[in-house]
Amino acid sequence: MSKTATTEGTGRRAGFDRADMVATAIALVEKEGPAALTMRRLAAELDVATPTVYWHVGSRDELVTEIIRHQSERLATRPIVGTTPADRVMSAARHVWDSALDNRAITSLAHQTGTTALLEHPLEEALVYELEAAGLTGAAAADALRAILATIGGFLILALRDESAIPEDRRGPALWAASDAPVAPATIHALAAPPDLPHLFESTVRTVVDHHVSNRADPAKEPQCPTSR
Amino acid sequence: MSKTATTEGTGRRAGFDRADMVATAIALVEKEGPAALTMRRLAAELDVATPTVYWHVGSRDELVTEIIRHQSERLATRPIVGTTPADRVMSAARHVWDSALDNRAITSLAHQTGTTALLEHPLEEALVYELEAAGLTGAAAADALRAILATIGGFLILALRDESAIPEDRRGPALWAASDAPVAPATIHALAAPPDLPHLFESTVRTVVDHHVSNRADPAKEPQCPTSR
DNA sequence: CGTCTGACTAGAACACTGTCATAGTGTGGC
DNA sequence: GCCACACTATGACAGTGTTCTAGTCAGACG
Repeated sequence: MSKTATTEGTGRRAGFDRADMVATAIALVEKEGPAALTMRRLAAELDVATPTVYWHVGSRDELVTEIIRHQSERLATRPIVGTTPADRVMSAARHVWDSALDNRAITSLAHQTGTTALLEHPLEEALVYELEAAGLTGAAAADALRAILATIGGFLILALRDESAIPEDRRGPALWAASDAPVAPATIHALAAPPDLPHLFESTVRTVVDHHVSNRADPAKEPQCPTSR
Repeated sequence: MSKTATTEGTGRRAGFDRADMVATAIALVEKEGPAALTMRRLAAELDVATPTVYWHVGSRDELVTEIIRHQSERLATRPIVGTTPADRVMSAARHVWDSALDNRAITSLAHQTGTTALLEHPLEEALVYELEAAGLTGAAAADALRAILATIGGFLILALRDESAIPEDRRGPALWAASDAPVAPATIHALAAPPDLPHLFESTVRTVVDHHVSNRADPAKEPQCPTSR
């Protein structure tokens, strides 16, 4: 650690700056999980006393916000593929899912602190861009975006949950194995096994996407699945 | 407060049991939110010292589990309405949503401690029962249940989030208002307004339900929304 | 009646957490 | 040489979950 002081301009003392705090915090979270992000722990990682971190960064909340903001810029660009509008929307949706799984720790941190919207905003911009390219604007685009994001979020809380932190008898499969509900044995058996989340994500989000954007490439289209109202 | 001890007047032996701890804890959480559930706070509520709570209840984790288990039994029975299988599945899904909104505090507590599956299990049983009545068994029923639950969960994290705890500039609407993405003004405007979650929940979950269970009440009805694959 | 056992309770403490007030240090500019 | 400012350390406060120790009580047994 201990980057040598730059002493450029007003860089007086053997100097860390705000960016160093954020970078070290990100590394710490990625290496040991969100729970390891403690002000004292971060200070120790930088070989510095606790108030130094506060001097640079203000508070834990500000630090987390900065981490998320910084990470948000990192995951900006992933190429969107597909020829039909629905395929391209689906591709953008998959980016949200993939980048959350690629950065589990930081995504969990954002979730705990209620900054998910901040973290995923660039990916959401790409998503809403594709939605507009698919012909949706205004409230229709907003509704589609939110429905898709909510669905992704639902799968993410399942995928990001640390199952090992939950006692075995409190987990879903065990509950179904012990359940005496009037349910077919084959169903119980299927419920007692861990789910295939990626596959389920794909088909469910696809369904929601298709519900909002008609998936034909040329404009000679009629509504094939009327919305309920 | 302070249920009079079995032997009154002495003041040494308070005469509480495990059930009293759980009941008081539930009342506390419902009145002041999950964050108020502190071992010391609960002890104070019972007019007792902290270790007494531990003697009865083991640990905070055990206490929470007991709370969830107790609450789980409470919300067991809500009548399922509807004539078509899809309507009945939808009704069961709405019960999960409604009961979570009716008990925001405890649902949040369950979410934070990873015991959501435990809390909602009876409602999930009703849901899977209706799925089987709609003709799904085994892996098909399990997939449908999980897809529906994930979707509900996604909307719940939006509906249960305490927006007031998040600084205004970190919230979704503000981000869109300040965004310079290549997006139509009408869309930006729609995104800057708070969403109508109940309506969005209804239409999205309905879509997922329809994707899994064919919604024909009698066989003389053609599929009106073919699934994409 | 006395004594003993087991159910229960209180006080104080440990190791943490985020946060801050105080009291310094070193370094560049004058 | 000296000053002001940027930065850092020490130590503390209030809060958390948890546990050790030392009891006090109610009732069973002799």
